[in-house]
Amino acid sequence: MLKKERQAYILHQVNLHNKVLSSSLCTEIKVSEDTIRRDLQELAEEGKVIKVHGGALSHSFNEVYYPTNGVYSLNQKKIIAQKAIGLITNGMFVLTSGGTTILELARSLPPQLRATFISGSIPAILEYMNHPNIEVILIGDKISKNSKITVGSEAIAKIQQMKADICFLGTNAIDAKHGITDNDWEVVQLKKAMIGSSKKVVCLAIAEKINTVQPIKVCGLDEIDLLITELSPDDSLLKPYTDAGLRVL
Amino acid sequence: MLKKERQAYILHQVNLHNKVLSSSLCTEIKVSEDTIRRDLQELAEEGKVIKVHGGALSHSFNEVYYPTNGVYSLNQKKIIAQKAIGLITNGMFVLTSGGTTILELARSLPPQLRATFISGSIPAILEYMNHPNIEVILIGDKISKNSKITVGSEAIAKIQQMKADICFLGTNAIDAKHGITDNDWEVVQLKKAMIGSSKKVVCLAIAEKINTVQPIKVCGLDEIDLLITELSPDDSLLKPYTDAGLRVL
DNA sequence: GAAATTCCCGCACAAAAACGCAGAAACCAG
DNA sequence: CTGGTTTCTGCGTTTTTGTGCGGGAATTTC
Repeated sequence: MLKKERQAYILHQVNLHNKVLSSSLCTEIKVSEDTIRRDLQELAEEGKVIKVHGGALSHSFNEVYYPTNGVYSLNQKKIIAQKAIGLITNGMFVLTSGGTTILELARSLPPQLRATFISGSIPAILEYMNHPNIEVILIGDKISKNSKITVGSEAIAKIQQMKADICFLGTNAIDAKHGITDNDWEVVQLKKAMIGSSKKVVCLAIAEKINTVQPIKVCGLDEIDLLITELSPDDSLLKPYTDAGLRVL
Repeated sequence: MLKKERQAYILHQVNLHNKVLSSSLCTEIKVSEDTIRRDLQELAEEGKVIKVHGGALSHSFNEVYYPTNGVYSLNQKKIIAQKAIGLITNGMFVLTSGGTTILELARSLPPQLRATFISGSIPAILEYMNHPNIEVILIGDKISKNSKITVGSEAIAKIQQMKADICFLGTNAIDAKHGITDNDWEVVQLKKAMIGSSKKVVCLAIAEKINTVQPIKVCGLDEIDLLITELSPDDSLLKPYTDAGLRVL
């Protein structure tokens, strides 16, 4: 096998699988590992692959995992925030959980909106406070330093006393079979209370969290009214959810 | 699995769920915990994640800040804060109001102090949250945007349920004849409740505020146990207050 | 405070890479 | 065809890198 031919084959494999191992290549092509290594080195110098210890990776690999903008998935979250804002009208009582998607929602609220926002999330509250026209109700209790949100029975009791028009939940994992799941027990308790105290429950989830599962269950899909992602509502990824009777934006 | 590949996976998980546990990662990827820890360390050095005990956090969520600039009379307040800290011992329940002097107190708390701090002031809460060993209880209710503190009957009721060991009040105006006075009706209600719920009441006031009066009365000097200023306790300015039976630090 | 985790450090070992070298093949004039 | 040159490949040795393990320190948690 010619050198050029071999390199073309390697490149093909890299582009196909996003990664190659020098060890497996040398058995496939039946050449020594040194040769493979030299080939990979040349391809790396030409910028066609990324050489790493043990093999090589394709460039698309990096693009998938390392987004170009600094904050991960920010654009997706902005899209979600805009869709969510469309659901809020003047005079509403809005209950929100914590999380970065909610934070993005808080930052994107139009200045002329007049509504009352209720939350126990400190970062979210800070954003709401900067808004000129919204009333902010803070849910008090012990603060979980980890999630920067108030947790505990007092907070839950307080939420249960309320009846909000709409509730926005930042979602860590959603799955057609297991519903909404999360990984922090206290936060889950809080989210459950929020669901129970709202006329309408809206889940905000970026596409990557769809069809993922976490250890603790928050609720089934039947308790949710609306799912918002950055995808188009007729995206095939969302089909299981529309089939389950969920409205999707 | 290649090292780069593994790190990309970890990064993906961090950005997806805002946090990862090294313990769960090492079972997922089936490598030793040391390897995970080394990966997290590298990613942390590159600024891609924030390494914490037990795992790592996403960078996007940790950007809660409060500007340190523009705080009035900072040095005096540092002196006051140091004096006040001398009154706090391990295990105490401490009730605090808002204001920049309280904020300085919050920032100056020694790291090994273990106590429970209760407040409705958002800036103060943010500082308490950064402290490693203190429990933070947040008083919830409607937020007053200009004083950045929760106000209202719920907050007052919650304070009245408590019995704190000590209460620190940021003081806007103190006068031998009129006692403590302030200019925000709702904040005054809150301070009154705090005074009623504490075994010991401490006023923190910079010298400029001594012998000044504001429209609304909080309490008389007889309800206060201690006055802390940046001045020496035997300063002539403070004589009227020692004469009135107040301990001065 | 005590028990349980987690972290940190050094070490050992294996896998992979780098390096130098030599033989084989290809290429190229004369 | 032939001797010289270049290119390519494989082999052994030395370095480097990556990983796991053990023990003691540090941190968390109850």
